[in-house]
Amino acid sequence: MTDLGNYFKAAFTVDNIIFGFDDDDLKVLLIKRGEEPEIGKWALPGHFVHQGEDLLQAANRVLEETTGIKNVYLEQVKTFGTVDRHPLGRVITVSYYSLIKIADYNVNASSFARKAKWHSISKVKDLAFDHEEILNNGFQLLKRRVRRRPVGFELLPPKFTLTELQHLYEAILETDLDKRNFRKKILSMNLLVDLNELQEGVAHRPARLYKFDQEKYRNFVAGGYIFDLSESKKKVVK
Amino acid sequence: MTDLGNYFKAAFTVDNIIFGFDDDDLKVLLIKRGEEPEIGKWALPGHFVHQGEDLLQAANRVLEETTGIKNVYLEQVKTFGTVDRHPLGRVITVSYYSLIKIADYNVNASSFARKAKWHSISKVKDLAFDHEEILNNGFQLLKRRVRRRPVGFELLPPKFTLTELQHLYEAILETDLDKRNFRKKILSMNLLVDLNELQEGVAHRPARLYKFDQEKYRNFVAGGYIFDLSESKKKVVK
DNA sequence: TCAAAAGTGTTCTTATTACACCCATGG
DNA sequence: CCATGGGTGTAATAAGAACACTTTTGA
Repeated sequence: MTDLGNYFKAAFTVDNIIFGFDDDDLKVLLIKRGEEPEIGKWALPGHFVHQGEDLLQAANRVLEETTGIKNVYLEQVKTFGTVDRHPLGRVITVSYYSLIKIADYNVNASSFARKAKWHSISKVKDLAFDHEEILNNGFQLLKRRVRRRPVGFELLPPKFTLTELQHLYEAILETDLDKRNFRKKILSMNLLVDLNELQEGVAHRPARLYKFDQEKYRNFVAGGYIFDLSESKKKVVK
Repeated sequence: MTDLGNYFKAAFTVDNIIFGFDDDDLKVLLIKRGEEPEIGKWALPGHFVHQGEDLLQAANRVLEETTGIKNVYLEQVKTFGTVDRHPLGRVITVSYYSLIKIADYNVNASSFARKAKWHSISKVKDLAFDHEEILNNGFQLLKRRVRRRPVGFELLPPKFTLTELQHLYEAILETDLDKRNFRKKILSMNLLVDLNELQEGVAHRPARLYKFDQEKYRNFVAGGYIFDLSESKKKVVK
């Protein structure tokens, strides 16, 4: 610890995995790189962390620069620091994932944002650096979180139908769910409020609209309950 | 991204949360700091990451220097990078937790190791820097992991009794478990092998010894099963 | 009147909980 | 012969899985 100067030579970045949900499809926001290295490839939005800036602050800054959005769900995923992961030197990156409502996304937030595009999670390939590994880690964490914490609602508009919610879960968990069982389970937790409003302008019977109630969730947790939308322990292989 | 020199000024450390289990008690290995800053305080064993060294390599190195042990369970927890967390400059630390068998621990592994001591997790307080927060994060992760992955066995000797295993779970989850239900559940997964050996030298009926079978676990996972020793979703408040 | 998605209950199976007594050993 | 922890089963309850038809709307 005596020769500290030797150690203060690494750079660190944050990379954001920004998830959105649209058209029954889980999406991730990627930026087309406009400069070397890896020019032309799609990459996670990220940036170096400034000297007087906390990691979470940096992640929020990158999020806002890319989407125009602040104050949304943002959680650290994992740190990647393989010696040769970046061609310009020792760069360690801390990854975060965030959940946004695609409708809130502002494509004109910055010149950075204008190079951004939503990609279906299932079709992403050939990202810059080790971003594919970083994305996979974030996606796996999202899968775990969505089962045990009510974070899925962050991806939906404030008013949503139960079918939209189910499709969100199906997209994230990459599985099919039974409509009646799903509704029974989510409604039995008593965290949704029936708004007594109906969808409009759909060419079929309109669905009821619900919202998630944060206050109810706080009481739910305080009462010792645990949010759970897990599948069974034995996944039947078909 | 043009003036990279500005960014290559931070230092990286790893800090290890080394868990052990003894006397029905979950322990963590701490080092008494022999130099400023925070001299005399207990801290997690950690060190700067060397230039050509991966993060996981660094964590393994610290583990070996502290305990004399290599090739054990080691997993990244979280990265802490608040601007003022270290008095000597911008130091970002990546925390890892490892699970070791206390019997394998070699107090004479290094001069570093000789300053180390096992502390009961419930009695730890007043650690150096932000190490208390780091420890808490690691402990929470261990609680989650131990329910869903068969990692608890890393803390027990190769041959153990079911009561030892139960006490391990009780120490980590900080709860009491029902003996019959615990046995039924763990044995029903068919991951333990009854060694047909008995404890010796105990002043009561000797218990049967079991070992965990990695090969069985691989088949279990391949068959689509999920390890689970969760509690119920409603924790009864007494 | 058709197409599309909304909405709704019951039965069966499986998992979880609660609970108490006899057994084997060493001192 | 006593103290200590080892070992065992059952019944009641709760949770999960499978499954099909009627309703409402717009085109």
